[in-house]
Amino acid sequence: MPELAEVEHSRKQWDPGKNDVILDVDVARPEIRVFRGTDVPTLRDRLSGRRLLASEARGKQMLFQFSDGCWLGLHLGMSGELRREEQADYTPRKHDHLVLRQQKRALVFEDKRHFGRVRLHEGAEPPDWWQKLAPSILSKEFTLARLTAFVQRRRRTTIKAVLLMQEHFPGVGNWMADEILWRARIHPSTPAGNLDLAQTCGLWQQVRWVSRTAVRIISDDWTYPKTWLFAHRWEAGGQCPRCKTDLERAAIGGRTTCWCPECQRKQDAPTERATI
DNA sequence: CTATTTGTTTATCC
DNA sequence: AGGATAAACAAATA
Repeated sequence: MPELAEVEHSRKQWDPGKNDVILDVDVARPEIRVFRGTDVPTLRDRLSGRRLLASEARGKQMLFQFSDGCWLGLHLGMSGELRREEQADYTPRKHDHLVLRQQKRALVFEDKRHFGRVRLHEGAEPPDWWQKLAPSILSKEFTLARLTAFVQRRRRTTIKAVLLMQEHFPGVGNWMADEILWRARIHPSTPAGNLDLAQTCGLWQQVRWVSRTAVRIISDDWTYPKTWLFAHRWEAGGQCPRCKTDLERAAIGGRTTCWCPECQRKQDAPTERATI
């Protein structure tokens, strides 16, 4: 279930391993997709003997820093998660693809569907791909002006698909996009260029609100409140938590999308742009 | 057996 | 050239 808040939650699971040495690295199936582009023998060799120093999540990406200029990049894909097992002799399960063993625990990367990614970087600085990631939605750089410009550039694309673009909305995934649009009362199939100023401003506020609140909620609760669309989007006969209208579902932007037909009315295109 | 899945990359078309 | 869209990837679940 890894979107912004779930990724941050996964990252924290390895925190108790900070400052401890990696004694051994288990990879049961080096050939699987999660290791694409990474040489597994090298990965095992470099991580072994290193201490875990720090970690950070940016959107759906995570970066773990180890001693002596060694970095581990992780992406959870559709079904990945990080866990901590408190026995040093933990026996890995079927989809535990990477297990970092420390004296008192094992740090585990699990991914049932193999869409995640593991990568190694060596150097004094973080890897290039990390430095190029878009600014966080919760940072000062995530301004209404930048959002407006991005939305205008993607004006022919449905707003649902635009919200899934990691180059501007890092961490937003399928359920977050639906939650944001439901709160901003925008129909998911609206072409991005059709949003008026008030809607764009509302979108900007809700993107930030959902991101901030999801991270806070998941750090202690793990469940989202019944007042969220999230709690109803997969229920059979699910209803809008605001107005109790039956929710609708359809593929929009290539993904199953859930919305309230009452709160999120389909709107006509703006009457006209400038004459030719 | 078929359809579905909380993500990204690649190919293809426009 | 750049943007939009569909397919591909893999495995579990219903």
